[in-house]
Amino acid sequence: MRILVVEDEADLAQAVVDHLRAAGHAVDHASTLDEAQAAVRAMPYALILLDLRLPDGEGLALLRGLRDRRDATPVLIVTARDRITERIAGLEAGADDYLVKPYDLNEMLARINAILRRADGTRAPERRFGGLCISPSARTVTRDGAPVTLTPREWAILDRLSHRPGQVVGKAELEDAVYGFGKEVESNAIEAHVSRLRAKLGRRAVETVRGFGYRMGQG
Amino acid sequence: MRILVVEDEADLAQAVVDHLRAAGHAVDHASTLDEAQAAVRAMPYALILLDLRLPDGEGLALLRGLRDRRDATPVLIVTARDRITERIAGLEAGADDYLVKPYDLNEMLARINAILRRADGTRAPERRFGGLCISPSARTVTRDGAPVTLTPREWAILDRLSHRPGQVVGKAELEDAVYGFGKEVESNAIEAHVSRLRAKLGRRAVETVRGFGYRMGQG
DNA sequence: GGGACCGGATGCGGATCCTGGTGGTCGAGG
DNA sequence: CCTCGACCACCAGGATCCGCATCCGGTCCC
Repeated sequence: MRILVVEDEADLAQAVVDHLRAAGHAVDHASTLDEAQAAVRAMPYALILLDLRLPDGEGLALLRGLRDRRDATPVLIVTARDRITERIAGLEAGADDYLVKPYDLNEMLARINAILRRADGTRAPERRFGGLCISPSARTVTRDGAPVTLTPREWAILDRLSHRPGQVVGKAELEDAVYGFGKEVESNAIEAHVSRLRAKLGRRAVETVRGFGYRMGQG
Repeated sequence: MRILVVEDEADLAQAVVDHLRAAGHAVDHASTLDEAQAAVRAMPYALILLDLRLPDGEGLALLRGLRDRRDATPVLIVTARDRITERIAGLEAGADDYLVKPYDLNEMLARINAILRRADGTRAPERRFGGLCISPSARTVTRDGAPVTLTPREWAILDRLSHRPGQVVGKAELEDAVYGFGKEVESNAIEAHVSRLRAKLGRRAVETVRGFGYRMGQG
């Protein structure tokens, strides 16, 4: 598993990298935000360990950039002990977990392994629904062979719906998928996106379950 | 959703309980390991918030007991910041997530909601009654293999009835299940919905117990 | 500055729900 | 066995709620 460690303190970074390598991972190291941005563009990582305080900017920018591109690479953020709001912001921006400095290397490894296991289980090669073909890894959708371009939000919703074929997905759960945890949105944003999705994928691609949510595929 | 909060610090426990109740959950509180053990034996919980340091023992014992009994109730453990090995042990013992003291109540709520939604989809034993098959996770019902579509109220009633096969469920209890608690409806709304249910599921799906309520399955 | 995207607002159409009424069923007591 | 009262099933109409499509202003990135 290839892991990117974004950390500016040299000593800590070295220790982390060594520890991860000892555990059998392929590890790259970036000590600035710029380096990290370049690295994630150059190569897909199985996981990113991200310190939020960097000499040339906020680590959150990297995370947001990923998620805006619907890149679901697992991210484990690292914050200082007293930065609670930063931590929450990180989780809301799509981080998978966080570590509080200073952290124990074994705990770090345990958390990383847990996240990798989780991600591995959910990694499905390709999902088909009638004429639709959804490939999560490539983040592409084709309809009867023709490619369909989706916006980030649209993709997030489709991804969540297609993840459990035949099962009804509540609107609250979809909001979690599109926005961060805990965000309360009082609007019909989800409905609007579903409407747009249907316009692109065909009216019958997504089934409405009145009073509950939505569903893909015959249950 | 019924939640058990296991926490011995009175002030913190009160704050947590209040916050969860404000979010619409039914909350029980245990301040010792003994109380907690008794509670989980007495009643099924949707989630347990478990402080690992308790006056009369380790919270981990409770978690291990659950998992030994193949009880998959989601558990969110709470540890002190410096108790790293304890945290790891908790995750390995089958905890679903952890919080580090002191934690932000909104973060707690966000994580709890995420876990509950995740568990709701996966922990889904389907229930069978003759030709009927009810699967709560997919929110679907099939009758002799054919899918049946239910409205929200109908589903709420069927869900409640099928929870306790063979037992009579009072009409007042059904009203609580369909509407919020305390809402009094002076009508035969429940009877009307049961009537519709019977039309969809077969006349004998729901049995009337005159003067008390309704029952599913063999009494 | 332009375009894409997002999310809030609005009005419509339809599914769903409550309610009242009517007729049927049950059970106890005479 | 019959009567009576209580309870229940089912139907139909109007009121309500929900989801859909669409428009529009704001924002971010190019």
